[in-house]
Amino acid sequence: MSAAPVTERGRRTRDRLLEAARAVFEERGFLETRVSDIAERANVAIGTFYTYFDSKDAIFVALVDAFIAALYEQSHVGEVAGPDPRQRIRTSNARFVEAFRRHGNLYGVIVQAASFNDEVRRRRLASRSVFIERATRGLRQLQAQGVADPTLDADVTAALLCGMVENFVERSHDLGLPFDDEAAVDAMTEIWARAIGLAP
Amino acid sequence: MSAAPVTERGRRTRDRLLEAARAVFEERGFLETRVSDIAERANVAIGTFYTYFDSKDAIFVALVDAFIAALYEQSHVGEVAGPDPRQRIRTSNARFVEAFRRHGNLYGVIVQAASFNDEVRRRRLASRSVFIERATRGLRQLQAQGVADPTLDADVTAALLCGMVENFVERSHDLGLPFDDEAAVDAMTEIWARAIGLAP
Amino acid sequence: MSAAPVTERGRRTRDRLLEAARAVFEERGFLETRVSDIAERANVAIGTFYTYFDSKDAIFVALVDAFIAALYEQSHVGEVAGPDPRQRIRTSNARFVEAFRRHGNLYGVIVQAASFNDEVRRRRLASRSVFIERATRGLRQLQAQGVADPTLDADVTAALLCGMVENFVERSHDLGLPFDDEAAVDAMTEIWARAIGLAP
Amino acid sequence: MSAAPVTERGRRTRDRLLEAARAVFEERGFLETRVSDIAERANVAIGTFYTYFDSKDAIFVALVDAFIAALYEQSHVGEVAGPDPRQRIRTSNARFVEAFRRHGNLYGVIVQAASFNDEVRRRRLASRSVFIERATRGLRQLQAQGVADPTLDADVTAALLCGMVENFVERSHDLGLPFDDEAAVDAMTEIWARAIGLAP
DNA sequence: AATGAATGAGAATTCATTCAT
DNA sequence: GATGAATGAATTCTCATTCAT
Repeated sequence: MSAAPVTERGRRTRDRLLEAARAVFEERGFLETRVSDIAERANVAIGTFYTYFDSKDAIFVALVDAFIAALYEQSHVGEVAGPDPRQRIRTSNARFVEAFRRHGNLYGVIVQAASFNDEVRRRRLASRSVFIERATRGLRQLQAQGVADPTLDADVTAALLCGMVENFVERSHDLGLPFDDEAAVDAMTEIWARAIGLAP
Repeated sequence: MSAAPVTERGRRTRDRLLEAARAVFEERGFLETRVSDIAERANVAIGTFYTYFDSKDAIFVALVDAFIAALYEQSHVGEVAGPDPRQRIRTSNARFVEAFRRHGNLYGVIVQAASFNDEVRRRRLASRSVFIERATRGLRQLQAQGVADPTLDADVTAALLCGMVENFVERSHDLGLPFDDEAAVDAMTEIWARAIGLAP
Repeated sequence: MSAAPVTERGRRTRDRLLEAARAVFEERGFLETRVSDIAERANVAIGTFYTYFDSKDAIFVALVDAFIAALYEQSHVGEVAGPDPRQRIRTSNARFVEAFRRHGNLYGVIVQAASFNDEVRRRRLASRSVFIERATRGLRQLQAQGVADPTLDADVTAALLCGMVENFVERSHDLGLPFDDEAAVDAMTEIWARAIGLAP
Repeated sequence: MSAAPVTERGRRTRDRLLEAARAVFEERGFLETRVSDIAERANVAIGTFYTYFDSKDAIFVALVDAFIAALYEQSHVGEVAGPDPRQRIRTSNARFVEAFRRHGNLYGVIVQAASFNDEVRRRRLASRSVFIERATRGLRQLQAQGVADPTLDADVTAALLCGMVENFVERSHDLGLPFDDEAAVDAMTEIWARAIGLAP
């Protein structure tokens, strides 16, 4: 039903809808958001919404995909962090936390939607897997270099440590308190380093 | 409106409703559960539901309170685990994981409901605090005994390690895969022990 | 179904229910009053209510009857007011207004109930007729005595003048303002006297 | 939620709803009227009702406003009635009675609704005030012209006389008997004229 | 007489989606 | 492309009354 816009005007309308949807979802959550709210915020008629998106679920999934892509991008360390393992771990954690601080409101809505929408849940878990796989590869490299304890099960350890970080950003967003991210990143980096047996 | 039952018959009916609610919530989730489903499962008229509970939210909160109390009870280590710190940590983690395996379905519904119901969210976070405080006290003791690294910030460290465990049970429930809990508990205990500087 | 109480204890319970009903109806109006409110106020179980009254409507009608009887009684002039016609008219109006000041809250509820309950409406209108008939008889006497204008249609004139008084008490109760009853009674008595051609 | 219609089609639908609501309210009274009755009578879906009105109360208030405006319009005497005071009073009363004969069914429902809906009650009393003020102004003019008794309190007298008229139309509608409006208007005009001391 | 648990019909309202213009 | 009117299924909650104890 919904179609990719062919005209420039259409593209702009679709973008307005996406931006409006993000704003309204963040403000009201998924359930409380009405399609009419999104249309109103985008200054279009309700019918126009359905010109570009099949449903409320569909526009949300589009937002989720964009969110995940941005998160992955922004938390990549790559060549940036230098060769020091502990420094690389710290940078990775810091970037992840920072990315959540930027997008945390939408993330909360994703958690909500994932609790009753299979498509959203699948994307959420798939995205999580990607992060864990990256961490697992990193850990394996350190083991291969003889820097990390080679007896550890890299899969399980990486999953648990990533979960620790994930849990921190989720709960700190839930609690809404002004967290000291620096100290938290220091602490989780310390735990991470000790856990994989990195020499101090 | 709702009232505590005065007679034995009333108490039984109220208990039937609670049990029916738990079952239906676990099967269908919070949103998909209708009050009429609960009443039907309990073999009472809809009006009878409202004799004992003000709303769907109210009966859910009653279940949450019972759940939290049971979880706290079942995951207490106390004198059971002996004096060895690592063993105590392992037992605590194992009990927590086991308790979730028993009640995981309701826990998933609590996470869902917490995403749009403030009362549930408050309870969820308060319960979490209690666990973290217990872990913090345990860590402080080990530091005082000279067994754990005294330079660690006990609050932050305990929160992060508890978060790791919490995240594991949440996600493993979400993923619905048959996890090897023994291995996972071993791994998280190992991380925990290393993180607080427990001698191997 | 409901029965006249045979025991002393029963009579007391029935009286408590009537008194409680009056209080609750006055506070909340007919529609907002629940039978359970009445029972609670009377300190009896709901079932006990139905021992003495068939329904919510039935207890209300019982109150209406008592109200009408009291109103009629209290606004009777009889021999009290002396022989002067104007003085008799004034006393009658003053008593009627005073009686409403005492029972106005219930009267408002009767107006409400009369708007959807035929039995109440009938009683309300019948009571009104009784007052008008009394006024008509009074007017006819004055005409026979040559004191009032004999060309007037006594029925219509009495009905209109009674309506003036009735309207005053209804609206002044609705408006809830602190009315100057003395001045109002003076004014309506003046109108009444002039209308029937009483010599000044 | 409800919105003013933007298109001609919308305006027509809204008007159909208003007309249907008036008909159903008059037939069944406020309490017995269901929103679905109104929608059905207007040949629209229930949802369409809520496109234009927030609630059953809201559409009723809209009807009340229209009713009051029409009543005021139709009972205005203005230049129509000529300069003779008695004739002007008679025309005014006659128009008022006639207007009620046309709209009496809705008026009865307004009385009912005013007994439990504050917004309706406020409008009813405000409308009444407007009529009384008009009568007060008229009386003051006659006093200034030396035609009416200058010692009368114009406010109180006008209020009482208007109340007499109001009471007549209310009760004659309640009673549902075929009243002789001519005779009644004659009688109330006579009372009115005598009360304010108009020379015969 | 008194109790209070149980009943269930009934009505208002929401909002995602469709479709004629 | 854009508009906004129209749809109607679906669910909550109330409360007068009954009846077994």
